[in-house]
Amino acid sequence: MCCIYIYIRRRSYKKERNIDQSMGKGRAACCDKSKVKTGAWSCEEDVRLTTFIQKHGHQNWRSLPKQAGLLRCGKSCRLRWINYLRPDLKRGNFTPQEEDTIIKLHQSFGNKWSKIASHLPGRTDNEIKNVWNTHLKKRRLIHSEAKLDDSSRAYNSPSSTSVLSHANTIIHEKEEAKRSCSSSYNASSSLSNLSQVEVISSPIINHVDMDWIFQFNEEPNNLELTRILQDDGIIEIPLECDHVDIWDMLDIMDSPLQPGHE
DNA sequence: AAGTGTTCCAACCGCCTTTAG
DNA sequence: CCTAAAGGCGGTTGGAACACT
Repeated sequence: MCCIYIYIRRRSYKKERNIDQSMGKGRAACCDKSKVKTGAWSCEEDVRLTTFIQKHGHQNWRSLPKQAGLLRCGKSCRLRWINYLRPDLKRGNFTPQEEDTIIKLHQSFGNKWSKIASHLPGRTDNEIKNVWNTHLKKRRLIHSEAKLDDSSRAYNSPSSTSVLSHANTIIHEKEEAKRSCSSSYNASSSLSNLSQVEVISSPIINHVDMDWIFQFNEEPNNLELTRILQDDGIIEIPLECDHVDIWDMLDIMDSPLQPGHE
């Protein structure tokens, strides 16, 4: 039997409960968005920021934009400096050695990008996060698949279908379904969060912070979904899309946990 | 050459942690 | 010790660049 475990992160409590942040509850915005510039930085802004920091340093990011004559939020200035303007930054593509280091560090730290970045001088957490999400994640998947193929051969498994190629098929099918309802699909729908659904190669649970766990079991001509209840509790699946999406699928295929499922 | 789809990354958002008063 | 402000971090996204038809 091939199993695909899908770990779904619950959205943050405040988002989930729609807690109002503007009425004195929660935090106020860091700055008045209507009075600051957003979007790409111009050369002139870069020069202003660099010159100011080289002269005066950056003791207080909040007051810095005003002092430097920039119409930017302090956070935005900090980010621009750290991720782009800092003189000690390395430019250019990641070397294979750097990529290997990232993969190794990710195994021990997980998505702690700043921790990983601290081991790679001249690289930023944002940069590492991007390179992970765009290249290394895929590469790791391919490696896992190759490993699984090897091990399935070694065990002389009756099923030659690898877990991951099956996972890829399902992901592909879901992408197709997503496209088919794309006319009404929007970026905030739950479907768009397919990227948040992480399919891992091993049934061993190594992501302790996952909230919900679903398991797809491959049966001949049938894809059965078993929901595993984590805390002996009832899970509410937020249905945010009226069309065929993963939540609908989960809802339709929902069944009590059946004993004996691997 | 034009239209469409995909990839990539800089920047933003919002939450959590740290720090100062 | 408490509170609010600031800093730091990780997830997400908009849009430019590139690839494909």
